[in-house]
Amino acid sequence: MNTAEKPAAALQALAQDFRDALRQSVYLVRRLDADGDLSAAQLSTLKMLLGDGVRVGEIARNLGVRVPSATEQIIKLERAGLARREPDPDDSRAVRVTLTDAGLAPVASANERRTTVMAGVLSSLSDEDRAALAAALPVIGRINATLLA
Amino acid sequence: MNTAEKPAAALQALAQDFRDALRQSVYLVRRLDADGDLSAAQLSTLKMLLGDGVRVGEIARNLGVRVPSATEQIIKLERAGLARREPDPDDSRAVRVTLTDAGLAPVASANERRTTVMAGVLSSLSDEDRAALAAALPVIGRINATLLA
DNA sequence: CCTATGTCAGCACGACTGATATTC
DNA sequence: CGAATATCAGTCGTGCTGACATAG
Repeated sequence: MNTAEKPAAALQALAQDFRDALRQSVYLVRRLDADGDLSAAQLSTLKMLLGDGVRVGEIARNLGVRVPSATEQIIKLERAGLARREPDPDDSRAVRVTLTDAGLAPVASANERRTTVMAGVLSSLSDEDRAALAAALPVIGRINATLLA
Repeated sequence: MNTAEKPAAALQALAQDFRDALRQSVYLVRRLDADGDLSAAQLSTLKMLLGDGVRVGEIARNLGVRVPSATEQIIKLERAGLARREPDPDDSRAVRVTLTDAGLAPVASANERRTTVMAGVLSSLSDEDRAALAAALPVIGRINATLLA
């Protein structure tokens, strides 16, 4: 039962199960994001701006989308008054995107509300289940990082 | 550190982390599904038809979407010759959707190819990581079931 | 001159709501 | 007649590619 002996079968089975779980989770995430005033893509983008200012290309990379898609979201956020675009002082080709004061509260409340809903779901699990989930999250994070490289 | 003492804080933290992992995974799934000839929604639908015949409403429920959205996918699959719609003999309001012979091979190959890609990603993990992931998948399945109820 | 960064234009996909048969 | 099932029509959100302007 060491690594070299069962590459194909067990690995494929795990991959299949993981794919299935993720597929279902996509719809779960959709539900979770459906009720808010901020869309999933917008909230993700805004959360990225909490620091000092982020370039469009970096936003795109972090979101896993192309630059034009990021630009589109940013423009929407700007029109909504939640984000601001400024020229980068060091590189005039670049644009630095920052969160406006008006954007702070919405991002916090939208984030909190969704997390609370999710916490409600998790509260119905057993301690064991929650422990298993917590143990797997870093692994999933590593998988995601691999694919985004 | 027992359950009763830390309902809010730890639970919210776990929920937040889980949300983040899922958000990233959405983009991961997008990449995984981007290269194939069958879209993610279409493959999911087709895999559901492997049995005897499924009603449109049931497909919609399993996919976590509304009935019109399911109808749309089914019509596309029908036009592609991969699925077939027949009246339900027991209930003339209903439509039973089945996989055609021509649909068998594409669904198998598309599924296999994506699973193989995922297996490739998982192969770079440690045995421990894979074990943690495997242990969490049933939990995630339970969470998904909860939300779809 | 070539590359990097960002935006614009046009397109595709997939979900949704609301309205409409048809059948139970 | 009211409820259930499915479809149709129209809209919206979000991603993509290709073309472009501007700066390094």
